[in-house]
Amino acid sequence: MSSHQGNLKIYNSLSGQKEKFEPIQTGFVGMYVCGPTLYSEPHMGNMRTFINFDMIFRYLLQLDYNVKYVRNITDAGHITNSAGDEVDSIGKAAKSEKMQSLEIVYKYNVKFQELQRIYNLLPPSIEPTATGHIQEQIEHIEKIIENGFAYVVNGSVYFDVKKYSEKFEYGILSGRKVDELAEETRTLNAQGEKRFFADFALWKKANPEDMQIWRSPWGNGNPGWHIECTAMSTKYLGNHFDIHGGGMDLKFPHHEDEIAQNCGSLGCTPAKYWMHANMLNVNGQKMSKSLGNFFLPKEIVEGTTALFDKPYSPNVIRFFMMQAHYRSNLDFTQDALNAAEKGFSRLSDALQLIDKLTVSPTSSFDVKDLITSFYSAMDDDFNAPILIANLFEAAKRINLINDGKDTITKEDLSSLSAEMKRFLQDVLGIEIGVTNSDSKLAPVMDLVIDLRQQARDNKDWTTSDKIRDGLATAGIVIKDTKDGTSWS
RNA sequence: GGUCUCGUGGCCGAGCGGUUAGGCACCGGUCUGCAAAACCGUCUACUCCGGUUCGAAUCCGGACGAGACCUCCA
Repeated sequence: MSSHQGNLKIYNSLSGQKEKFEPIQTGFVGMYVCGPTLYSEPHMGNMRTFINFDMIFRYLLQLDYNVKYVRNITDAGHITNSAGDEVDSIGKAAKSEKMQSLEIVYKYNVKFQELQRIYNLLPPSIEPTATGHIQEQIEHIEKIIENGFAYVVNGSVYFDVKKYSEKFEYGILSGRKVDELAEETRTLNAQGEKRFFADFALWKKANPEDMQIWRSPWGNGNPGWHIECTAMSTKYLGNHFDIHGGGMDLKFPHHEDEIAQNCGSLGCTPAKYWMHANMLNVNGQKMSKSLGNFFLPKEIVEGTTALFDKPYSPNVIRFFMMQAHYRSNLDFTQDALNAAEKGFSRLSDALQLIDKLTVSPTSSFDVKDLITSFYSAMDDDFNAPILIANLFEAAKRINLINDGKDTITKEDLSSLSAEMKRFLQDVLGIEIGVTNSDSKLAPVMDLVIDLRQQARDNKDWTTSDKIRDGLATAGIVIKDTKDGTSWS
């Protein structure tokens, strides 16, 4: 379906506008997304970002682009905030769990990979690690120093924001102005070794108690927080690539500093389009441990979080997330989740009905138009909520055809079926499928349903109701339809 | 304090100058031995106050409210 290429519009955080998507190299898309820091198990908010970019990746693939999707893994513990303070989250976790840094990273990486399977994320083309690219990071830092945008102090290297601002514009992504930054900051940052408070660390001299230490031209130390992304994105995608994504909270300072590093080292901004996925709220507030509304992606699937009184399948969670635009906030509440669960089953019921429909010589509605609406929804900055609304429109048509109130031709039916499945499964990443696949239970249920049907034929309502109620107590729901009885 | 988002019907959530978004719930109907389920239909909202316009949820100004970032964060 490469004919659909060329209509895509993407909201570019850099310009604050929707722009026509024109890849740097025709037919090829390079995309870099900031991945997790593996000092703990990724939480639901992390997952939303990754699920959103998975959807974006999937749609680009459906558009027949040759996509190289790079998502890093931050496994170097020693990072610093923009004030230059050390914030060694992996090291901290290692100490508290009495493990080595690499053990911590490995432990949580296994969990992260498992979550990707559970939530049906397509594996990225490459998942590079920060520790695997120390040499590249050092080389970038050397170049930045060479270009005069960084300075060395006592074994540490800092990015010189003031010097940089003379030639480039610091703050183009986040809309911040260098000379205003000082007053903006709530509390005055300690400057320490830095010449200017907005300077940030590219390399930090090691502490003796650090768990991970690397050699560098400036002595033993650790890379700063932002340089890993510059090293890995440019190594695999080139100096200037198509899309750079991440969570909204990374816009400043992380992405801003990445731009500065890229310009400072290579003379150009890293990405043509910057995309930012929005945060996840739980019961109206940002999810956080201190607010008590924190839960893990696995807990909601297993029903082990106290926040919700029942488990939800990963498909329902994905569907729920896809009903909100990736740039909007999304609030997780019990009611909203229940609503999504019902809506999802309505849609998947229709999908399962579609191949059983009878065809007619003519179609009573414009099927092509309906299919086009799927593409135009996604072309408009990946508007999955609109896509889902259009899929529901299609579901209604399927039901009407089933009721004999609408008609469809054989050709129209097969393309509608293929496109609906393409968008729901391949683009949104939601699996529709048989639920009652318990092989041992199935023949027993067939028997029970058969016995009940006999009772019903004999108008023995006492027996048939006893069976129905008994099954309900066991958690099995009987559904009487005109085509017979089913259960789930 | 600074920068920036956002306030949509009972709930979630699109739209962003003129059309019913959609889902869930409610209500009505079809189906059913009765139910449940399923399906169809109905329900027409945009925080407030000004302004621009033939026309505003949609643009501009203000008020109030919520959130994000400025410190680790997806």
